[in-house]
Amino acid sequence: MSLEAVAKKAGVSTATVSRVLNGLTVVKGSTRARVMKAVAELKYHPNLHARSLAGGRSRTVGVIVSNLDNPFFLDIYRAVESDCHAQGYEVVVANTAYTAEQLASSVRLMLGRRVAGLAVIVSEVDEEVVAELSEANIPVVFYDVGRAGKNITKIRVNYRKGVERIVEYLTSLGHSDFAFITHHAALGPLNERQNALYDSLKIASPKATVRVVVDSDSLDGGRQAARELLRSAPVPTAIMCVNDLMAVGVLKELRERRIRVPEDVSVTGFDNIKLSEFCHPALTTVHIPRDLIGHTLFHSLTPDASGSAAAGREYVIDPEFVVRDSTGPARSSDVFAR
Amino acid sequence: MSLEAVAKKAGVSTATVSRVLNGLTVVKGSTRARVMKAVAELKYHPNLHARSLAGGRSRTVGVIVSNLDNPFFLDIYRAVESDCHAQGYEVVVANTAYTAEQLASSVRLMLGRRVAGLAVIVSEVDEEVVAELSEANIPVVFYDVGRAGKNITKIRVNYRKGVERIVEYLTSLGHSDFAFITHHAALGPLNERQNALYDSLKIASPKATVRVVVDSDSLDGGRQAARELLRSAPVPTAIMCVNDLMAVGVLKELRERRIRVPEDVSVTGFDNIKLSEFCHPALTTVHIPRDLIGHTLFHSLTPDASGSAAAGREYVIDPEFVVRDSTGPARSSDVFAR
DNA sequence: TTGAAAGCGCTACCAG
DNA sequence: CTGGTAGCGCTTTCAA
Repeated sequence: MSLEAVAKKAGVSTATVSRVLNGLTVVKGSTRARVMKAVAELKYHPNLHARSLAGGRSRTVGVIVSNLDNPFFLDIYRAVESDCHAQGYEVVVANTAYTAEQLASSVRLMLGRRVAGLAVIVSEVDEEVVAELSEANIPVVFYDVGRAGKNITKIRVNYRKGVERIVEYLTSLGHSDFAFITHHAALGPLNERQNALYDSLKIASPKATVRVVVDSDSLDGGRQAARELLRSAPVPTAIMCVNDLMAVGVLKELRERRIRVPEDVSVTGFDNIKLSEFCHPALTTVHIPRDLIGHTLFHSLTPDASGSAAAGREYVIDPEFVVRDSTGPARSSDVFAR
Repeated sequence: MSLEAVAKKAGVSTATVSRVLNGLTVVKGSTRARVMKAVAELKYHPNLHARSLAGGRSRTVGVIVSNLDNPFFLDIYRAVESDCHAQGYEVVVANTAYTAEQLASSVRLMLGRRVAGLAVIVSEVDEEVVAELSEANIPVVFYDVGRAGKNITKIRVNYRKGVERIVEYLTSLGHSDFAFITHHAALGPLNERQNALYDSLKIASPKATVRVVVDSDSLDGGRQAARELLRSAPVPTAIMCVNDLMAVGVLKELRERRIRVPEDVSVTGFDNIKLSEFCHPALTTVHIPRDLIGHTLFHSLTPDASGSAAAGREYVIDPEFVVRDSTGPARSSDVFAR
């Protein structure tokens, strides 16, 4: 099961087997055939570790995300994967569950694997990690955190714009009593949405109120948050969620309580994951183009035709407002008053 | 960035650095400290490839699944991952998208990575792959396919039992006009559920009819299948879906057509993914314990305390029927007759 | 077109 | 407790 075994069986040197395996065209046809035959008969699988050790490179791209359970991250991963496979790269993912410790250990693992490039799609980045990665000798791309640098590309979404659109829409429908359901409020990128909410509200509807509830990034988390929110009056007329996943959880709780959406309360999500179309009512949300993000990641991480990875840039991606069935005019009299 | 650099900086040999890095307790405290310091200052990351090459092993477990988009697979992956991390193993996943080619190439990749063990959770296994893996020198576990062998563990779910419970329940509610919505009908494991359906129906309600519709394993697929089903009369009184994901898609299409569930038609899923509780109406389904499966996978793949991997067994896992809100008595008169 | 041989960075064994 | 060193399996010059 080693190169040498194949070489012996084919009656050639290991160098030649290596050439055949790597598609170097210099090998004579007949030799190549003999080698291939030996490889097949031995069911030989090159040891990838030896390969990347000897070669010094790795055709593997690393992707670190905060929460694979959230389809948002999974979609990005899949987009990257699809590009990678098309170009003969492998992908390896790691999940941080929003913890800085896991992030640190994942980064070390990826660096240890000598990945060709590393995408960091998390909300919990701290300065140390950023610094460490800046000195790493590979292209790195941060999503939503860190800053562009020599080997660092930064991709960010203009959340502010998305939030503004939601706020405009909701206030135009007469809403002024809001709730914001989120997770990990302390983390920077998430905080940005919340601040954007305050800011746009200040302009669109200065006297509006907003209660914030925090829970985990999951269906259950959304539901729990809604439960918490509903524990005390007054029930807001609009519930904005930091993402679709939590919004679907919110929808569930409201339905159980026979609170109608959007008649009694409007609900919005963020991301536009597939599920947002399939839940009931379909979610008004903001589309974040995961495909585009994935492709951009891939291009920033791998050398293009001209031979150089296009790292060091900053990309800003504009989200798109999507109106569906979970939003409507604010209820006029407070039927939930106690 | 190599062991040697650290050794030099710390004024010791590479062997000692290696010892420190691997936690061998034989190293003197002061020496250890010096080494650690050098490691930190150099921001040294051991090259994992060199490590597994030299060590001959890899503390990495491979997991191959058919469709990560289906939370069912993701749940299993997460269970394995959690066990692995707890025991200091890494996990690397691969997705086959239900294609035999991708499966073959994923298997090769995993073998090339010299994984310590390989879990194959797919529906599209063919004999070649099974044979190849039987000769591999690592513990392998198949879910739902293949058969137990010297290094092969097999885990299967007693689908038949699950299907029987659904059929019993539905026929007891007066249903006799069924539809079965599935994906990849040609693949063995999926076929098993379908056959189980026919068999149990033959006993429970011999004159029952069942129309089969096939589409992709996704929310969209479920919806398309429902659309196809509804294209021609009569509308069945019960729609059984091969899994929850497709069932949620079906629910969406029915709702759009104002067909009430369960008043007009009953719908069942399979798997009991989280989403089945959060959709509306909550799905009657069959619980498949992904956690248990994940743990079993892990134990079959890794040497236990006694030092040997418990491969070669066959585990049969019993599913559990879960009644929720998507099923009810068959409608008496056919309100959908045309 | 092919072979020989020098590493890639690390582990593990044998001395000391 | 520590150092020296022989590989692990492969890629990649350099010669032939």
